[in-house]
Amino acid sequence: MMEPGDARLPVFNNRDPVYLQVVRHFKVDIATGRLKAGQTIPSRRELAALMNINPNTAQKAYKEMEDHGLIVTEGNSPSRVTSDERILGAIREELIAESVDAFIASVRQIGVPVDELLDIVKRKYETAMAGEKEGQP
Amino acid sequence: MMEPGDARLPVFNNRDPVYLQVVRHFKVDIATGRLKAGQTIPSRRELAALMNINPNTAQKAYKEMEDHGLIVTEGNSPSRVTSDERILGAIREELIAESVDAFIASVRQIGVPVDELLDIVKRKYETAMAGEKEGQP
Amino acid sequence: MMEPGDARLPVFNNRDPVYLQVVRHFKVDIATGRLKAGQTIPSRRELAALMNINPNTAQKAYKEMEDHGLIVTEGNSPSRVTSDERILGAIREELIAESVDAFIASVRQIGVPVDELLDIVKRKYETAMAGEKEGQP
Amino acid sequence: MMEPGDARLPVFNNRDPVYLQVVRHFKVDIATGRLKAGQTIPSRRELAALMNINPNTAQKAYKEMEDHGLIVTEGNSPSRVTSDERILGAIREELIAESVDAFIASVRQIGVPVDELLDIVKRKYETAMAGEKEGQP
DNA sequence: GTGGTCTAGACCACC
DNA sequence: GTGGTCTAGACCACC
Repeated sequence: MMEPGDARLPVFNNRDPVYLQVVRHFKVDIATGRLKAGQTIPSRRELAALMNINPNTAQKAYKEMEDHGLIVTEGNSPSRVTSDERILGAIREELIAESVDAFIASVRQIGVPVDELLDIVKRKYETAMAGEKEGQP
Repeated sequence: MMEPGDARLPVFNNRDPVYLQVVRHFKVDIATGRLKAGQTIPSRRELAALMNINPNTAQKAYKEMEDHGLIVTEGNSPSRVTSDERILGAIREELIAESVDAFIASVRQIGVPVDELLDIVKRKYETAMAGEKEGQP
Repeated sequence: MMEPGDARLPVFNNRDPVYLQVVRHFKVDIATGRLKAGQTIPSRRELAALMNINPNTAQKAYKEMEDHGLIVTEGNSPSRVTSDERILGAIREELIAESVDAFIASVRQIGVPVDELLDIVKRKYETAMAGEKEGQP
Repeated sequence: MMEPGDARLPVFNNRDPVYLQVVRHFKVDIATGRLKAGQTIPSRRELAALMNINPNTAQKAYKEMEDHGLIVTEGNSPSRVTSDERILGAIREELIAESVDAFIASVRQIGVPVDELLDIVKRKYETAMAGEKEGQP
């Protein structure tokens, strides 16, 4: 059963631990502005239900985000996205850097000339983002 | 113990099956011209020793490559890279496409503008390839 | 202990690898209509138990069938016979051609006249197929 | 190194023991008239050299043929093809029957209608025998 | 030495 | 339960 809101949820892959994929999910939401400074986020239990993961995994993800200053939790009130703009501002670049680094690690051995590589990325990326706006993201 | 010459050996990652990483290793060697049409490749046992994997895993990788026409094996003589230029020519583009597709899948959700993305890739890629020429890539 | 229903199980011969004999077994079942497009087939473990072979050998046979598009496997659901009618339609002719080619390879050196050969095949085949309908084929 | 006379030698397959393949080789020569009643055949050593097999294997093959009355050896004179016409006459049919039986065993499970099967055999056989007369047998 | 098959058994992720 | 990978180790034929 897919809930309406599930559409945006990350499709879990096999490599990274689930709790880190959850963290990444929040980072993406912050980087794209879907989640803003100070905004409340679901409780551990709610998130576990929403994402169909174990509450312990949700807890672990929130712990990770708290340790890195991404979210703050005061007493019994719901956790909130930090208001520290330095942290928030860094997330987007951090996400991009991660992806780019992994990408480069995988192509560097092939020795593709920069221009050719950029051409291919450009073409494929524009195709992908064009499709984004329509039906299947 | 890693010998000096081992630098080119694949550093196994955790995601893909080892036998497919071995296949990719050969594809990269072909794409870069280190392995040429008709050239012999190590025996299953040799490769297993070289890469420190089980002979069966080496066999599985070779079987995969044979099924895909990448290598040919006649009787008991050592396997060779195919001489089919159509197949060989496609490998490089296939490798690049794979990496680019994975990259785009990971960044598309962030919604980075094309130009910004290309700038970042360009800068990081050139840095990486510059470092390539010196000691440890 | 052979159960009654086991009659259809392949009697392994010594020449072909077991995993290919398993593949042939499935091809025959498809060619004769006992297995139809989209139908599920036993799990690797079940087949291994049924045919008294190692699960790895069953896996190897299924991999072979998957690589050749005979069966499809999605996630963890049981594998199914492909629904690609082009592939299915070719199996019967492929099986027949294989047998006929091997036959001809073995008789060609004897130099039997065509008519004589056809007579013998006809007589023996009809006898065999007649016996088929009764108890032990 | 291929000797001139090797061209007609059987290409060994993997299934049957070599000595039985040697026996079959002689049977084919008798069935086709290349070897006639009473004709002398090579010594064990000669045959071993000719066929590039172990002398013991040649000896085993001759023993087999002697046991079945195909050849006769008296004292130190070279072995000869038997002159027993009953035996000689049966060889051809025996060879054909073997091949046909194996063929039928492999196609019977597919349930091909007789006429279709005969058509295919006829067509392929005639093609094969036509090719026989030219270059590659 | 070469390629290749097979078994036994451990493991993994996903359900 | 499902599919899938990997290792260790025995074997086989051909050379």
